[in-house]
Amino acid sequence: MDAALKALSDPTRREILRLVYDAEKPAGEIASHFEMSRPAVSQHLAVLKSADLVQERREGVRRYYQTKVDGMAELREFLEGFWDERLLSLKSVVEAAEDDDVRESEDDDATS
Amino acid sequence: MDAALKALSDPTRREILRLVYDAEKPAGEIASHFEMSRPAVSQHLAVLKSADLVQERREGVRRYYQTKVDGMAELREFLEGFWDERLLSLKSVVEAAEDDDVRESEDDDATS
DNA sequence: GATTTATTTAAGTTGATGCTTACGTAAAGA
DNA sequence: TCTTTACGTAAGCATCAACTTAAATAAATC
Repeated sequence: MDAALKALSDPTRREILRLVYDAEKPAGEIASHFEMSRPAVSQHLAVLKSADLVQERREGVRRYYQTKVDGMAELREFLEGFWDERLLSLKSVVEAAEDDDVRESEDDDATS
Repeated sequence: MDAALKALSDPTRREILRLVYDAEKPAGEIASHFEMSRPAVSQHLAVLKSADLVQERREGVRRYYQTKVDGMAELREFLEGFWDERLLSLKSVVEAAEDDDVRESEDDDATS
């Protein structure tokens, strides 16, 4: 999860994700969209892959990459949870008790 | 925006954001939640501030920090846009039952 | 004005990132 | 089998990031 967020924080990688969002593309075609060297793009792809944000399919000499829906969804979920955590922390006393990290929240009004 | 995503990609900073989500806290109190040195936390706060994710209020010798709603909203909107940018607007695999509505359009056709 | 308190800034270290060029590998074809 | 094509991996380098300890600042207190 941490890896996914870190992967996403690089503009080149976000651009790659956009490029292969709806259709897989071979590494060469992806690389051709950038100024940087092909190995550089290859390394970005490796980062995205290990963050589970893209999947790779090998066909002959080519490797096709595509944004991985599962990984993206998971990241998205995490963030959705993160935005709402403030509200949740008021609700779930059970989980708060489980957490030894004692945080004091004064009365808050829910600003969305 | 880039700065905000990068700021968010660090777990310590995410924890800080959680800590000051609904109530402002002085730097010292924030720092006391972590094992690392005060200056380290102070530096994290600086990163969050320059990413516009927290705001600082000085009162006497203390500096109170709080999650900045505007900055967070902006980041959130950016990401919401990012998920939907292409046609990938899948909900989650985790909560797949909730949303079954997957739209597919193949206007783009490189390989399928 | 000197001291204490809360906090940042400075300086330095270590490890991670993002690039480059050079080399390695594996499929496909001559 | 030799070469070409598509791509990754290795090595090296410069810069950045996350820490540390020591010094600086600035309000409050004496």
